[in-house]
Amino acid sequence: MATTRIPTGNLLLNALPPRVLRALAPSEEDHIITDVLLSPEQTPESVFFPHFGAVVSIIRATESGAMVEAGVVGHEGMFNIHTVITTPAPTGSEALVQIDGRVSRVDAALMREHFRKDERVRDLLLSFTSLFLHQVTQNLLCNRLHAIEQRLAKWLLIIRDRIASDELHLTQDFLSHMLGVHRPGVSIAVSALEVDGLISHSRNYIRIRDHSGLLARSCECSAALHADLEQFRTSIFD
Amino acid sequence: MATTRIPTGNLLLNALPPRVLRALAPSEEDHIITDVLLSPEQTPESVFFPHFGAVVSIIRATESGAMVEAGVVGHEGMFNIHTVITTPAPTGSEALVQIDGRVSRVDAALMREHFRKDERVRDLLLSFTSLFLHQVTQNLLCNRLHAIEQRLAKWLLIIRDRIASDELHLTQDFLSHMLGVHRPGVSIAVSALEVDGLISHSRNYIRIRDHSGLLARSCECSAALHADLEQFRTSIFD
DNA sequence: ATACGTCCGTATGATTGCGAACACAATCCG
DNA sequence: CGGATTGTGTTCGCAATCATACGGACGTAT
Repeated sequence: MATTRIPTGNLLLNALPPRVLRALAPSEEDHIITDVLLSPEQTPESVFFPHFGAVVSIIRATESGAMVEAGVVGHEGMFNIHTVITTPAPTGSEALVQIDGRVSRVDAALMREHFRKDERVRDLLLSFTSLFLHQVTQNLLCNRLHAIEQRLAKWLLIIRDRIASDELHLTQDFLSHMLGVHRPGVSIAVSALEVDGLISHSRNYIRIRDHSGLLARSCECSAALHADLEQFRTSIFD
Repeated sequence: MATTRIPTGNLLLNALPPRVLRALAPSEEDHIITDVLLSPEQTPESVFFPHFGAVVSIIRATESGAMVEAGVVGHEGMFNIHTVITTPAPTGSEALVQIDGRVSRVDAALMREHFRKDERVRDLLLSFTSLFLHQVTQNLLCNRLHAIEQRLAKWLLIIRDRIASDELHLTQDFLSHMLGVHRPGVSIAVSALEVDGLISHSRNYIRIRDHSGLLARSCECSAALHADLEQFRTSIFD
């Protein structure tokens, strides 16, 4: 495991020039988040940087309320990027839901300012943008072509990559929304993984027992996403 | 129709400062493309700007050869963006396939150079990046939640938006790959749309007969994607 | 302790889409 | 003109998933 890196804070913030970090400080606050951070149709005036252990799901919803997760962001990244890389933001019709714990909030306008002026800041955030876009297209393929069980395994591993823990506290109903499938389908997939000893679970709880077994059981997307993330993590320390 | 805009060339190139356009000229060439432009695993050293009438599909493939379209790019955009917004490009594991006709090729390193130095160039390309990311997440949702028939209708309208023609020359086999479904499914969907007079078709050919009927038959994604595109088109003429 | 809300396992039938196969039609080519 | 190739329509059986529903388990508040 090459992941013995600073296991706290946010990698992007950590990598910012100290000068910039100080300049952002007045608008930066830490929050403990527990639910929705941004609803669609609303122009965000903040950007968020999850800390280690916090994971945020970027989701899209239909008019009828169905939803799917487009990607996840942990301490390697940020969200509301689009309001930083473009003008004040036409609209961010993506909504975000939280999974775990703690984020830094920075004023979007201020962040945008530094993004425009500072090449180092720009390179960092754009590098993440590229990573995220890649992740989303991978998920698009996965959502279309792979089975529930494999996608569940993938999802668990993706989250594990970002929290370094094998314990997850979430409901299967929540999972069904993330995967964009029906709840009973999740129930069946969870049971299938459990009988093979890959995970164990109870109410509001899933525990990964056999990490590499899960990887083998999941689709190729798991390894691809993991590799991309690791490469990004190391590239940040150029 | 507010689409009485310069119906030729590429909108991004057109919007670049003349000075930059001249600087790019030495590396710019026009091509008539007819097939694959970039295979995965390969670091692209060119970026491409489709002209009006040309449409390129950005696709992802699994190890086993199955593929899905992540999004399309017409004369409103470009592809291989990731090699411009980030460093020389780790790898672009996306592959691209062509649908229609004519593109301008520009050296990636040169483009990157101007992207770094010129704020106007940067704003333009980043604006498109944001549009594209939004398109991909919309498609991700659509791929997961909507039926073949609706997605086919959507796809036809998306392409129509970019070529201003109601005639498409393509095989149903190709379509099945884009939609990520099996071919007989396309055959059935095509027939279903035809009996209602929305399209007509023959070998290698589909013709849109009732554009607004198709829109009604398709999922909400059609309208959303169309609106995003129109807004982008107008925003380029700030 | 009881009651209620939430969460989970499971069952059922309906439906959609897959996988494979085949025949026919159109096109190309010698 | 006849054969090969490619694209298309269709079929059949099967697997996965949906839609719905019910009952039980758990946790918490009263």
